[in-house]
Amino acid sequence: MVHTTKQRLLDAGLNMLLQRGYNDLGIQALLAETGTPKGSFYHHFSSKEDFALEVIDLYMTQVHMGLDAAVGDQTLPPLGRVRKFFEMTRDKYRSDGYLGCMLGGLGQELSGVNEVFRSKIEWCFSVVAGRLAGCLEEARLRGELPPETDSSALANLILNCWEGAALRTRLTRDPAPLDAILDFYFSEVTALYNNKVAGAASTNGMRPDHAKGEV
Amino acid sequence: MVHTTKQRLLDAGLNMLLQRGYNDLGIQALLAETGTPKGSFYHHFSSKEDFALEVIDLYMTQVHMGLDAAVGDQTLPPLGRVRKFFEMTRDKYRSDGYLGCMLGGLGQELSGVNEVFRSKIEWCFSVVAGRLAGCLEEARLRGELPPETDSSALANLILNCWEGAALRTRLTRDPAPLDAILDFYFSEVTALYNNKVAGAASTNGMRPDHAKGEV
DNA sequence: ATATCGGATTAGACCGGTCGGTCCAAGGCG
DNA sequence: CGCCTTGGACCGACCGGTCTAATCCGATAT
Repeated sequence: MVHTTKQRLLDAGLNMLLQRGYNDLGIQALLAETGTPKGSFYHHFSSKEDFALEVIDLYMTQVHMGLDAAVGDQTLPPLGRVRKFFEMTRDKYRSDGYLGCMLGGLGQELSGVNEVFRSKIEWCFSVVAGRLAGCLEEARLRGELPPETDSSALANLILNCWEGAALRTRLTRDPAPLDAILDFYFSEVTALYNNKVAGAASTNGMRPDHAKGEV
Repeated sequence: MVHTTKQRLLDAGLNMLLQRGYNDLGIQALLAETGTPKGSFYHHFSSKEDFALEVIDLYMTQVHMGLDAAVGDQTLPPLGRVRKFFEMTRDKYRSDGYLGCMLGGLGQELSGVNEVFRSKIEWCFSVVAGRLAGCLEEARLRGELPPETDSSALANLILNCWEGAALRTRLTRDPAPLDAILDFYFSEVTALYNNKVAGAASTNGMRPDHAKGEV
Protein backbone atom coordinates (compact mmCIF):
# COMPACT_ATOMS: atom_id res chain seq x y z
CA MET A 1 0.00 0.00 0.00
CA VAL A 2 1.23 3.46 -0.85
CA HIS A 3 0.41 5.30 2.32
CA THR A 4 0.95 2.86 5.15
CA THR A 5 4.30 4.32 6.07
CA LYS A 6 3.11 7.87 5.67
CA GLN A 7 -0.03 7.21 7.68
CA ARG A 8 1.97 5.51 10.39
CA LEU A 9 4.20 8.56 10.66
CA LEU A 10 1.26 10.94 10.77
CA ASP A 11 -0.55 8.90 13.39
CA ALA A 12 2.51 8.77 15.59
CA GLY A 13 3.03 12.47 15.01
CA LEU A 14 -0.45 13.15 16.31
CA ASN A 15 0.41 11.63 19.67
CA MET A 16 3.99 12.75 19.89
CA LEU A 17 3.32 16.36 18.96
CA LEU A 18 0.55 16.48 21.52
CA GLN A 19 2.80 15.21 24.26
CA ARG A 20 6.18 16.68 23.42
CA GLY A 21 5.36 19.70 21.32
CA TYR A 22 7.19 20.64 18.15
CA ASN A 23 10.70 21.60 19.17
CA ASP A 24 11.12 18.79 21.63
CA LEU A 25 10.13 16.19 19.07
CA GLY A 26 13.17 14.94 17.18
CA ILE A 27 12.87 13.27 13.83
CA GLN A 28 15.00 10.43 15.16
CA ALA A 29 12.60 9.80 18.02
CA LEU A 30 9.70 9.69 15.60
CA LEU A 31 11.56 7.26 13.36
CA ALA A 32 12.52 5.06 16.28
CA GLU A 33 8.94 5.03 17.56
CA THR A 34 7.58 3.94 14.21
CA GLY A 35 10.52 1.84 13.01
CA THR A 36 10.96 3.97 9.93
CA PRO A 37 14.25 4.77 8.22
CA LYS A 38 15.07 8.38 7.62
CA GLY A 39 14.94 8.03 3.87
CA SER A 40 11.25 7.17 4.04
CA PHE A 41 10.45 10.21 6.12
CA TYR A 42 12.07 12.60 3.71
CA HIS A 43 10.54 10.77 0.82
CA HIS A 44 7.05 11.53 2.13
CA PHE A 45 7.67 14.92 3.73
CA SER A 46 9.85 17.76 2.58
CA SER A 47 10.78 18.87 6.10
CA LYS A 48 9.87 18.59 9.74
CA GLU A 49 7.71 21.68 9.40
CA ASP A 50 5.87 20.21 6.44
CA PHE A 51 5.29 17.06 8.47
CA ALA A 52 3.84 18.95 11.43
CA LEU A 53 1.55 20.93 9.15
CA GLU A 54 0.21 17.68 7.72
CA VAL A 55 -0.32 16.36 11.24
CA ILE A 56 -2.39 19.47 11.93
CA ASP A 57 -4.45 18.69 8.85
CA LEU A 58 -5.04 15.20 10.14
CA TYR A 59 -6.02 16.59 13.53
CA MET A 60 -8.49 18.91 11.86
CA THR A 61 -10.14 16.14 9.89
CA GLN A 62 -10.80 14.44 13.22
CA VAL A 63 -12.19 17.66 14.66
CA HIS A 64 -14.47 17.99 11.67
CA MET A 65 -15.68 14.45 12.16
CA GLY A 66 -16.55 15.37 15.71
CA LEU A 67 -18.34 18.45 14.53
CA ASP A 68 -20.26 16.43 11.96
CA ALA A 69 -21.40 14.04 14.63
CA ALA A 70 -22.39 16.74 17.09
CA VAL A 71 -23.50 19.73 15.04
CA GLY A 72 -25.32 17.48 12.62
CA ASP A 73 -27.27 15.63 15.30
CA GLN A 74 -30.80 16.70 14.49
CA THR A 75 -32.23 14.84 17.48
CA LEU A 76 -30.78 17.51 19.75
CA PRO A 77 -31.70 21.18 20.10
CA PRO A 78 -28.98 23.49 18.71
CA LEU A 79 -27.41 24.31 22.05
CA GLY A 80 -27.41 20.63 22.90
CA ARG A 81 -25.36 19.95 19.79
CA VAL A 82 -22.76 22.47 20.82
CA ARG A 83 -22.57 20.97 24.25
CA LYS A 84 -22.31 17.51 22.74
CA PHE A 85 -19.33 18.60 20.68
CA PHE A 86 -17.44 19.74 23.74
CA GLU A 87 -18.37 16.63 25.67
CA MET A 88 -17.08 14.48 22.84
CA THR A 89 -13.90 16.51 22.80
CA ARG A 90 -13.51 16.03 26.53
CA ASP A 91 -13.87 12.29 26.06
CA LYS A 92 -11.18 12.36 23.41
CA TYR A 93 -8.88 14.23 25.79
CA ARG A 94 -9.43 11.52 28.34
CA SER A 95 -8.34 8.82 25.93
CA ASP A 96 -5.16 10.86 25.33
CA GLY A 97 -4.40 11.04 29.04
CA TYR A 98 -5.67 14.60 29.43
CA LEU A 99 -2.92 16.28 27.51
CA GLY A 100 -5.22 18.99 26.26
CA CYS A 101 -5.59 20.23 22.71
CA MET A 102 -2.82 19.89 20.15
CA LEU A 103 -3.79 23.13 18.45
CA GLY A 104 -3.58 25.01 21.70
CA GLY A 105 -0.23 23.43 22.48
CA LEU A 106 1.36 24.09 19.12
CA GLY A 107 -0.24 27.51 18.96
CA GLN A 108 1.32 28.57 22.23
CA GLU A 109 4.67 27.07 21.44
CA LEU A 110 5.13 28.29 17.89
CA SER A 111 3.03 31.34 17.23
CA GLY A 112 5.52 33.71 18.79
CA VAL A 113 8.13 32.83 16.24
CA ASN A 114 6.68 31.03 13.23
CA GLU A 115 4.23 32.85 11.03
CA VAL A 116 3.18 29.78 9.06
CA PHE A 117 2.02 27.90 12.14
CA ARG A 118 0.55 31.01 13.69
CA SER A 119 -1.75 31.77 10.78
CA LYS A 120 -2.62 28.14 10.13
CA ILE A 121 -3.62 27.43 13.70
CA GLU A 122 -5.57 30.65 14.00
CA TRP A 123 -7.38 29.68 10.84
CA CYS A 124 -8.23 26.28 12.36
CA PHE A 125 -9.76 27.94 15.40
CA SER A 126 -11.77 30.34 13.31
CA VAL A 127 -13.14 27.48 11.24
CA VAL A 128 -14.27 25.56 14.32
CA ALA A 129 -15.78 28.69 15.82
CA GLY A 130 -17.59 29.28 12.56
CA ARG A 131 -19.28 25.91 12.62
CA LEU A 132 -20.28 26.34 16.24
CA ALA A 133 -21.57 29.81 15.45
CA GLY A 134 -23.92 28.26 12.92
CA CYS A 135 -25.49 26.20 15.69
CA LEU A 136 -25.71 29.16 18.01
CA GLU A 137 -27.37 31.23 15.32
CA GLU A 138 -29.98 28.54 14.88
CA ALA A 139 -30.58 28.61 18.62
CA ARG A 140 -30.94 32.37 18.52
CA LEU A 141 -33.50 32.22 15.72
CA ARG A 142 -35.46 29.65 17.71
CA GLY A 143 -35.53 32.04 20.65
CA GLU A 144 -33.26 29.89 22.77
CA LEU A 145 -30.69 32.64 22.92
CA PRO A 146 -31.35 36.37 23.38
CA PRO A 147 -32.19 37.94 20.02
CA GLU A 148 -29.33 40.44 20.28
CA THR A 149 -26.76 37.66 20.65
CA ASP A 150 -23.74 37.83 18.34
CA SER A 151 -23.46 34.15 17.47
CA SER A 152 -19.98 34.38 16.06
CA ALA A 153 -18.61 36.32 19.01
CA LEU A 154 -20.23 33.91 21.44
CA ALA A 155 -18.81 30.89 19.60
CA ASN A 156 -15.33 32.34 19.78
CA LEU A 157 -15.79 33.22 23.44
CA ILE A 158 -16.77 29.68 24.36
CA LEU A 159 -14.06 28.14 22.23
CA ASN A 160 -11.40 30.33 23.79
CA CYS A 161 -12.57 29.48 27.27
CA TRP A 162 -12.49 25.84 26.31
CA GLU A 163 -8.88 26.14 25.23
CA GLY A 164 -8.01 27.71 28.56
CA ALA A 165 -9.68 24.85 30.34
CA ALA A 166 -7.76 22.42 28.11
CA LEU A 167 -4.49 24.01 29.17
CA ARG A 168 -5.42 23.67 32.82
CA THR A 169 -6.41 20.07 32.20
CA ARG A 170 -2.98 19.45 30.71
CA LEU A 171 -1.40 20.97 33.79
CA THR A 172 -3.45 18.97 36.26
CA ARG A 173 -4.11 15.84 34.18
CA ASP A 174 -7.66 16.22 35.37
CA PRO A 175 -10.90 16.84 33.47
CA ALA A 176 -12.43 19.07 36.15
CA PRO A 177 -11.66 22.37 34.38
CA LEU A 178 -13.42 21.08 31.27
CA ASP A 179 -16.50 20.05 33.20
CA ALA A 180 -16.53 23.39 34.99
CA ILE A 181 -16.73 25.21 31.67
CA LEU A 182 -19.51 22.96 30.39
CA ASP A 183 -21.47 23.35 33.58
CA PHE A 184 -21.04 27.06 33.63
CA TYR A 185 -22.02 27.82 30.06
CA PHE A 186 -24.63 25.19 29.45
CA SER A 187 -26.30 25.04 32.83
CA GLU A 188 -25.70 28.15 34.87
CA VAL A 189 -25.65 30.80 32.17
CA THR A 190 -28.45 29.14 30.28
CA ALA A 191 -30.53 29.11 33.42
CA LEU A 192 -29.80 32.77 33.95
CA TYR A 193 -30.85 33.57 30.41
CA ASN A 194 -34.06 31.66 30.82
CA ASN A 195 -34.61 33.41 34.09
CA LYS A 196 -34.22 36.74 32.35
CA VAL A 197 -36.60 35.81 29.57
CA ALA A 198 -39.16 34.56 32.06
CA GLY A 199 -39.00 37.69 34.20
CA ALA A 200 -38.59 40.09 31.30
CA ALA A 201 -42.07 41.56 31.44
CA SER A 202 -41.76 42.33 35.15
CA THR A 203 -38.50 44.31 34.88
CA ASN A 204 -37.64 47.61 33.33
CA GLY A 205 -35.35 47.27 30.28
CA MET A 206 -34.66 44.37 28.02
CA ARG A 207 -31.04 43.96 27.06
CA PRO A 208 -28.23 43.86 29.57
CA ASP A 209 -26.62 46.09 26.92
CA HIS A 210 -23.22 46.22 28.54
CA ALA A 211 -24.26 47.75 31.82
CA LYS A 212 -21.54 50.26 32.38
CA GLY A 213 -19.93 51.61 35.53
CA GLU A 214 -20.30 49.18 38.35
CA VAL A 215 -18.60 45.92 37.59
CA MET B 1 27.25 45.30 41.61
CA VAL B 2 26.70 41.62 42.23
CA HIS B 3 23.48 41.00 40.36
CA THR B 4 23.57 43.23 37.33
CA THR B 5 24.57 40.42 35.00
CA LYS B 6 22.17 37.97 36.53
CA GLN B 7 19.33 40.48 36.43
CA ARG B 8 20.11 41.32 32.83
CA LEU B 9 19.91 37.65 31.93
CA LEU B 10 16.63 37.18 33.77
CA ASP B 11 15.08 40.26 32.22
CA ALA B 12 16.05 39.14 28.74
CA GLY B 13 14.79 35.66 29.57
CA LEU B 14 11.40 37.10 30.42
CA ASN B 15 10.98 38.47 26.93
CA MET B 16 12.70 35.72 25.03
CA LEU B 17 10.88 32.87 26.74
CA LEU B 18 7.60 34.63 26.11
CA GLN B 19 8.32 34.98 22.44
CA ARG B 20 10.28 31.86 21.58
CA GLY B 21 9.29 29.41 24.26
CA TYR B 22 11.71 27.15 26.07
CA ASN B 23 13.04 24.70 23.53
CA ASP B 24 13.46 27.25 20.79
CA LEU B 25 15.49 29.53 23.02
CA GLY B 26 19.17 28.72 22.77
CA ILE B 27 21.63 29.72 25.44
CA GLN B 28 23.80 31.22 22.76
CA ALA B 29 21.01 33.47 21.54
CA LEU B 30 20.40 34.67 25.08
CA LEU B 31 24.09 35.39 25.56
CA ALA B 32 24.34 37.22 22.26
CA GLU B 33 21.26 39.30 23.07
CA THR B 34 22.69 40.37 26.42
CA GLY B 35 26.37 40.44 25.51
CA THR B 36 27.21 37.91 28.19
CA PRO B 37 29.93 35.27 28.00
CA LYS B 38 28.93 31.72 28.66
CA GLY B 39 30.99 31.45 31.82
CA SER B 40 28.85 34.11 33.46
CA PHE B 41 25.65 32.31 32.65
CA TYR B 42 26.79 29.05 34.21
CA HIS B 43 28.23 30.91 37.14
CA HIS B 44 24.79 32.27 38.00
CA PHE B 45 22.63 29.36 36.88
CA SER B 46 23.25 25.67 37.14
CA SER B 47 21.44 24.82 33.90
CA LYS B 48 19.04 26.13 31.31
CA GLU B 49 16.17 24.59 33.23
CA ASP B 50 17.25 26.28 36.44
CA PHE B 51 17.41 29.56 34.55
CA ALA B 52 13.89 29.21 33.16
CA LEU B 53 12.54 28.35 36.59
CA GLU B 54 14.06 31.52 37.97
CA VAL B 55 12.54 33.49 35.11
CA ILE B 56 9.17 32.08 36.14
CA ASP B 57 9.82 33.28 39.68
CA LEU B 58 10.54 36.73 38.32
CA TYR B 59 7.36 36.62 36.27
CA MET B 60 5.39 35.66 39.35
CA THR B 61 6.75 38.54 41.40
CA GLN B 62 5.42 40.85 38.70
CA VAL B 63 2.07 39.10 38.75
CA HIS B 64 1.95 39.49 42.52
CA MET B 65 2.70 43.19 42.18
CA GLY B 66 -0.24 43.45 39.81
CA LEU B 67 -2.42 41.57 42.28
CA ASP B 68 -1.29 43.82 45.10
CA ALA B 69 -2.23 46.89 43.09
CA ALA B 70 -5.61 45.51 42.02
CA VAL B 71 -6.80 43.24 44.80
CA GLY B 72 -5.57 45.69 47.41
CA ASP B 73 -7.35 48.67 45.91
CA GLN B 74 -9.86 49.48 48.63
CA THR B 75 -11.44 52.27 46.61
CA LEU B 76 -13.05 49.63 44.39
CA PRO B 77 -15.75 47.08 45.19
CA PRO B 78 -14.39 43.51 45.29
CA LEU B 79 -15.52 42.56 41.81
CA GLY B 80 -14.08 45.78 40.50
CA ARG B 81 -10.70 44.79 41.87
CA VAL B 82 -10.78 41.49 40.04
CA ARG B 83 -11.73 43.23 36.85
CA LYS B 84 -8.97 45.76 37.41
CA PHE B 85 -6.42 42.97 37.71
CA PHE B 86 -7.36 41.53 34.35
CA GLU B 87 -7.41 44.95 32.74
CA MET B 88 -3.93 45.62 34.05
CA THR B 89 -2.82 42.27 32.72
CA ARG B 90 -4.31 43.06 29.35
CA ASP B 91 -2.36 46.34 29.30
CA LYS B 92 0.82 44.45 30.08
CA TYR B 93 0.14 42.08 27.20
CA ARG B 94 -0.19 45.08 24.92
CA SER B 95 3.22 46.37 25.91
CA ASP B 96 4.62 42.92 25.06
CA GLY B 97 3.08 42.98 21.59
CA TYR B 98 0.18 40.72 22.52
CA LEU B 99 2.19 37.56 22.92
CA GLY B 100 -0.10 36.26 25.65
CA CYS B 101 0.90 34.83 28.99
CA MET B 102 4.31 33.28 29.60
CA LEU B 103 2.88 30.77 32.05
CA GLY B 104 0.33 29.61 29.54
CA GLY B 105 2.98 29.34 26.86
CA LEU B 106 5.49 27.41 28.92
CA GLY B 107 2.73 25.34 30.46
CA GLN B 108 1.50 24.18 27.09
CA GLU B 109 4.96 23.57 25.72
CA LEU B 110 6.52 21.73 28.62
CA SER B 111 3.89 20.14 30.79
CA GLY B 112 3.51 17.12 28.56
CA VAL B 113 7.07 16.11 29.16
CA ASN B 114 8.63 17.87 32.13
CA GLU B 115 7.21 17.24 35.57
CA VAL B 116 9.13 20.05 37.25
CA PHE B 117 7.68 22.72 34.99
CA ARG B 118 4.26 21.11 35.00
CA SER B 119 3.87 21.20 38.76
CA LYS B 120 5.51 24.58 39.17
CA ILE B 121 3.31 26.28 36.60
CA GLU B 122 0.17 24.64 37.93
CA TRP B 123 1.14 25.87 41.36
CA CYS B 124 1.51 29.42 40.00
CA PHE B 125 -1.98 29.31 38.55
CA SER B 126 -3.47 27.98 41.75
CA VAL B 127 -1.81 30.77 43.72
CA VAL B 128 -3.22 33.46 41.45
CA ALA B 129 -6.64 31.85 41.51
CA GLY B 130 -6.43 31.76 45.29
CA ARG B 131 -5.85 35.47 45.57
CA LEU B 132 -8.68 36.21 43.17
CA ALA B 133 -10.92 33.84 45.09
CA GLY B 134 -10.35 35.95 48.19
CA CYS B 135 -11.82 38.92 46.39
CA LEU B 136 -14.74 36.94 45.05
CA GLU B 137 -15.49 35.61 48.50
CA GLU B 138 -15.61 39.15 49.81
CA ALA B 139 -18.04 40.02 47.04
CA ARG B 140 -20.17 37.03 47.95
CA LEU B 141 -20.33 38.02 51.60
CA ARG B 142 -21.37 41.50 50.56
CA GLY B 143 -24.21 40.01 48.56
CA GLU B 144 -22.69 41.00 45.23
CA LEU B 145 -22.48 37.39 44.19
CA PRO B 146 -25.09 34.67 44.77
CA PRO B 147 -24.67 33.22 48.27
CA GLU B 148 -24.19 29.69 46.95
CA THR B 149 -21.20 30.75 44.81
CA ASP B 150 -18.05 28.68 45.16
CA SER B 151 -15.50 31.49 45.13
CA SER B 152 -12.54 29.27 44.49
CA ALA B 153 -14.18 27.41 41.63
CA LEU B 154 -15.31 30.67 40.07
CA ALA B 155 -11.83 32.18 40.34
CA ASN B 156 -10.34 29.18 38.58
CA LEU B 157 -13.03 29.28 35.94
CA ILE B 158 -12.36 32.91 35.10
CA LEU B 159 -8.61 32.47 35.19
CA ASN B 160 -8.78 29.50 32.84
CA CYS B 161 -10.99 31.40 30.42
CA TRP B 162 -8.55 34.27 30.59
CA GLU B 163 -5.71 31.98 29.61
CA GLY B 164 -7.69 30.74 26.65
CA ALA B 165 -8.28 34.31 25.57
CA ALA B 166 -4.57 34.99 26.02
CA LEU B 167 -3.75 32.15 23.66
CA ARG B 168 -6.13 33.51 21.06
CA THR B 169 -4.60 36.93 21.51
CA ARG B 170 -1.20 35.45 20.83
CA LEU B 171 -2.55 33.85 17.67
CA THR B 172 -4.21 37.00 16.38
CA ARG B 173 -1.95 39.64 17.95
CA ASP B 174 -5.15 41.35 18.90
CA PRO B 175 -6.65 42.18 22.31
CA ALA B 176 -10.24 41.54 21.25
CA PRO B 177 -10.49 38.07 22.87
CA LEU B 178 -9.36 39.56 26.17
CA ASP B 179 -11.91 42.32 26.04
CA ALA B 180 -14.61 39.84 25.12
CA ILE B 181 -13.92 37.87 28.28
CA LEU B 182 -13.95 40.97 30.45
CA ASP B 183 -17.17 42.18 28.90
CA PHE B 184 -18.83 38.85 29.25
CA TYR B 185 -17.97 38.14 32.86
CA PHE B 186 -18.04 41.60 34.31
CA SER B 187 -20.88 43.13 32.36
CA GLU B 188 -23.16 40.53 30.86
CA VAL B 189 -23.05 37.84 33.50
CA THR B 190 -23.08 40.37 36.29
CA ALA B 191 -26.14 41.96 34.77
CA LEU B 192 -27.82 38.58 34.55
CA TYR B 193 -27.04 37.87 38.18
CA ASN B 194 -28.45 41.21 39.23
CA ASN B 195 -31.44 40.52 37.09
CA LYS B 196 -31.97 37.25 38.87
CA VAL B 197 -31.60 38.77 42.30
CA ALA B 198 -34.04 41.53 41.40
CA GLY B 199 -36.63 39.16 40.05
CA ALA B 200 -36.02 36.42 42.60
CA ALA B 201 -39.25 36.91 44.54
CA SER B 202 -41.34 36.64 41.40
CA THR B 203 -39.93 33.32 40.21
CA ASN B 204 -40.17 29.80 41.49
CA GLY B 205 -36.85 28.39 42.78
CA MET B 206 -33.70 30.04 43.97
CA ARG B 207 -30.53 28.44 42.73
CA PRO B 208 -29.87 27.56 39.12
CA ASP B 209 -28.48 24.42 40.81
CA HIS B 210 -27.20 22.77 37.67
CA ALA B 211 -30.44 22.53 35.78
CA LYS B 212 -30.18 19.14 34.15
CA GLY B 213 -31.54 17.76 30.94
CA GLU B 214 -32.05 20.58 28.52
CA VAL B 215 -28.80 22.22 27.59
C1' DA C 1 47.83 56.24 50.44
C1' DT C 2 49.40 52.18 48.62
C1' DA C 3 50.36 47.27 48.11
C1' DT C 4 48.51 42.96 48.09
C1' DC C 5 45.48 39.36 48.54
C1' DG C 6 41.47 36.23 47.51
C1' DG C 7 36.92 35.14 46.28
C1' DA C 8 33.47 36.48 42.86
C1' DT C 9 32.97 37.11 38.13
C1' DT C 10 34.14 37.21 33.31
C1' DA C 11 35.93 35.34 29.13
C1' DG C 12 35.70 32.11 25.56
C1' DA C 13 37.88 27.82 23.70
C1' DC C 14 36.32 23.41 23.76
C1' DC C 15 33.45 18.99 24.26
C1' DG C 16 30.40 15.05 22.97
C1' DG C 17 25.93 14.55 21.42
C1' DT C 18 22.07 15.44 18.73
C1' DC C 19 19.74 18.20 15.49
C1' DG C 20 17.39 18.55 10.73
C1' DG C 21 18.59 17.35 6.34
C1' DT C 22 21.18 15.03 2.11
C1' DC C 23 22.49 11.37 -0.70
C1' DC C 24 22.64 7.19 -3.07
C1' DA C 25 22.47 2.31 -3.29
C1' DA C 26 19.48 -1.54 -2.52
C1' DG C 27 14.84 -3.55 -2.38
C1' DG C 28 10.07 -4.46 -3.72
C1' DC C 29 6.78 -4.97 -7.01
C1' DG C 30 3.80 -3.70 -11.10
C1' DC D 1 12.61 -3.68 -16.86
C1' DG D 2 11.54 0.82 -14.38
C1' DC D 3 9.90 3.32 -10.54
C1' DC D 4 8.31 4.14 -6.11
C1' DT D 5 10.00 3.24 -1.59
C1' DT D 6 13.26 1.82 1.82
C1' DG D 7 17.55 1.70 4.30
C1' DG D 8 21.02 4.02 6.62
C1' DA D 9 25.65 6.20 6.31
C1' DC D 10 26.90 10.69 6.41
C1' DC D 11 26.97 15.95 6.84
C1' DG D 12 27.71 20.56 8.93
C1' DA D 13 25.54 23.25 12.41
C1' DC D 14 24.27 23.96 16.72
C1' DC D 15 22.85 22.25 21.23
C1' DG D 16 23.63 22.47 26.47
C1' DG D 17 27.35 22.16 29.35
C1' DT D 18 32.54 22.06 31.14
C1' DC D 19 36.87 23.92 32.12
C1' DT D 20 40.62 26.96 33.13
C1' DA D 21 42.88 31.29 32.81
C1' DA D 22 42.31 36.15 33.15
C1' DT D 23 40.34 39.91 35.51
C1' DC D 24 37.82 42.64 38.64
C1' DC D 25 37.24 44.71 43.05
C1' DG D 26 36.51 45.32 47.96
C1' DA D 27 38.82 44.08 52.36
C1' DT D 28 42.96 44.20 54.81
C1' DA D 29 47.70 45.27 56.24
C1' DT D 30 51.20 48.43 56.55
